[in-house]
Amino acid sequence: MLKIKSRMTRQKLAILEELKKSGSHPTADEIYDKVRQKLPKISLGTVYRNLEILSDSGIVEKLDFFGSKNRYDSKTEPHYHAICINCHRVDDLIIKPDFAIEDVFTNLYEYSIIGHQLTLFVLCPDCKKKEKK
Amino acid sequence: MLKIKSRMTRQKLAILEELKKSGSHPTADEIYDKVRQKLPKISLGTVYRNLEILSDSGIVEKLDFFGSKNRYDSKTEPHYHAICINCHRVDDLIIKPDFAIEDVFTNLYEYSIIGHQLTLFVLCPDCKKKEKK
DNA sequence: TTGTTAATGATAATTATTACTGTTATTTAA
DNA sequence: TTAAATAACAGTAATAATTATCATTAACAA
Repeated sequence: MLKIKSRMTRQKLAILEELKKSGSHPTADEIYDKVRQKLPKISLGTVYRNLEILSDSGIVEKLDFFGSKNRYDSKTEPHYHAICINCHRVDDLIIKPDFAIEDVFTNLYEYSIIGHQLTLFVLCPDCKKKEKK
Repeated sequence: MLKIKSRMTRQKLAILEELKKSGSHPTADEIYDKVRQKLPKISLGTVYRNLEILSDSGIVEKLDFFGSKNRYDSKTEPHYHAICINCHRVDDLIIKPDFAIEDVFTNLYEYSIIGHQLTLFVLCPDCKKKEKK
């Protein structure tokens, strides 16, 4: 079972399962829609609250940096993303992150470096097709 | 003068001047506060509208991807950013962007690649100091 | 100058998220 | 296993950032 200090509720479990199952990077309201099929009385606030708890405890990753809606990722190993500038779909990129880049900046700046993120802006295959009209 | 098809108003000019002068990456409301010293009757909606127009025409860059508030950048040459995870201050990074990375993905994926972005998550020197207490 | 109309200021509406509150359900420990 | 303690819940209100609306004003081409 999960080892987080918070209580394990049916809601939290359903949210996590849904996120794992999705394989992609859904928004809170997308997760809400899915989880509601199993728990029709769940509220959107509960979804937000639990996603926050799960991301605080490192079980999921909150993608704060993709446009206006936050997205959530059940894949916790570090990886890069591609975002479609048209439909805002987010995909994982399958190359290994290069942490050497952080060392370069360590020597150049007086920052404490926490991490880095590489994002590719793309037109996804679907939107590429639609564009051709 | 600027060659954009929209009319050049006092408001638009003041917003652009303020953004250029700032040298950093202010939010719409920060720009609003500054511009109001020159044009006290300007409305926040006008600031948002003009920043949108200016970024659509490529004169400024809208940084959509740094937390909940958008930021604006008068430096249009491509460059990377560092964001402080504590105070959300955004700095420019002085290394040259590596566009070869886009070619790597061109060969791996069926995306149309529009661009890429590298972001460093840091504690800025100021927040580093404050943390030590 | 003047007529056309894009842009403005003021304000309302919208969107995403967070906070509040009385009720419910998970957990600890008897 | 049950009961007391309280974390988490559902429902809803509040907030924050941004966008839309609309009657009035000001750019600017003729």
